[in-house]
Amino acid sequence: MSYAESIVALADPTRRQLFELLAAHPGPVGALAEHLPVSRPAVSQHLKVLSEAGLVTVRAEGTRRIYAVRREGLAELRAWIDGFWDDVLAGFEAEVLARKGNDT
Amino acid sequence: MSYAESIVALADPTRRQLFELLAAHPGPVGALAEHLPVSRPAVSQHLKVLSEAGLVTVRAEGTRRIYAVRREGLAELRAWIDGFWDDVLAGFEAEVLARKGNDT
DNA sequence: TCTTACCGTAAGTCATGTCTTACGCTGAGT
DNA sequence: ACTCAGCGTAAGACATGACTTACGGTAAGA
Repeated sequence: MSYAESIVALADPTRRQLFELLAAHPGPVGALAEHLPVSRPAVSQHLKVLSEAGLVTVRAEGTRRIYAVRREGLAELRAWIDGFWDDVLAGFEAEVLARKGNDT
Repeated sequence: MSYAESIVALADPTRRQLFELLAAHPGPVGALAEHLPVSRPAVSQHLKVLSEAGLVTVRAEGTRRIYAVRREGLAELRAWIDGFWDDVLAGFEAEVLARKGNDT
């Protein structure tokens, strides 16, 4: 739901791999687990984290749960980084101006 | 040095706070520690992680070590996320086309 | 209804990461 | 030379997180 949860979620390698799989195409838990080096329950747990971070969505299809990436979640993370980027540039500019003023 | 280290580095709240401080203006370790809820050695350790991730740079000034953000590091992280974003859009497009073809 | 596929959760283990205190090194000033 | 400020690192405590196996619950098919 927030950029903080998103970045924590994507910090884990397995979860990143899982997210990449979902970026390619949505799918049920079992199919996803086949392409990952961990057990199916582990995948479920990772999906829970990704879901709570707002990075994926679920859709029930019979007894299957089809997971897919939630683009708004990734957009939020992008926006946060871009804001950070702006801060860095502003800080850099301030440093330059200060140096010019003091004439170090 | 890689996006993976960067995202892991910024996943920690204290380290994010530290990085935000540096985004505002560079400074020595002690000064940074005063604005953080942890001890000075802890700040040193966090700075090491940020440094190894390529997110900050160091400059010696007497016995002081002036840390500053490394813009290329943040740019790398941005690039990774943007690439991810493109993948997601491509995946979405593929899904749409597949749905159109199969006419689900 | 009975079975089976599919999945989430609980419980417990084990590794990893974050913090603290203690210590040692280096450069500046007296 | 001596002292002190400023850091980095080592060592150890502690919490957190990622994984496994075991279990229970739900929907589809025979």
